Amino acid sequence: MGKEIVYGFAESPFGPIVVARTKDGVCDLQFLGFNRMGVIHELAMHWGVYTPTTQDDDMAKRIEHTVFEENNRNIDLDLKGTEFQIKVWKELLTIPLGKTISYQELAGRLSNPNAVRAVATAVAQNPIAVIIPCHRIIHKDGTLGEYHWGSEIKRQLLDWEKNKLADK
DNA sequence: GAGTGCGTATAAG
DNA sequence: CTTATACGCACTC
Repeated sequence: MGKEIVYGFAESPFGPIVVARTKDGVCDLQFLGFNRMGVIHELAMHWGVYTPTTQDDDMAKRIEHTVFEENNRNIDLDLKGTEFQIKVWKELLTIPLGKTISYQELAGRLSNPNAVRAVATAVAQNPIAVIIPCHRIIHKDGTLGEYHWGSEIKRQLLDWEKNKLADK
């Protein structure tokens, strides 16, 4: 029996999202494509088929507001993955707003400069968009590279963060 | 053990 | 610009 999961839908400045959390923190934040229920299904699979899930859109809206309106990313998280994945995701949390680094640089910070593709794969599996800023990892030559939820959203997120910096 | 992937470098069309 | 080859390593099947 897995932990109880509460999920909900909300509207972000970049389109609809799903947010999920356990008692320990946010465990999922994804931009939604066509398949809302597919995302929920994968969520349940990842956390255990016997995981009870309940829907709470108000919870999702509160978190959406904290992240996208208040620009506060200091939120408790509940990560589930391999040691390597969690190591990568936590390293992403140390990249400040408005900064980008290359996949290679990230691999180097994890003392694994040759594991570029492995790192990129782990980045690609980030379950918590925006809060864990996987969008700040770009190609070494400056091009943006791929993004799980579409390279267009990646570009918009980076623009948005750049403007946040310029604001203050 | 074989196949895969949000990369990177180089060579070639 | 695009394809092709090679390198490297965590992960999946």
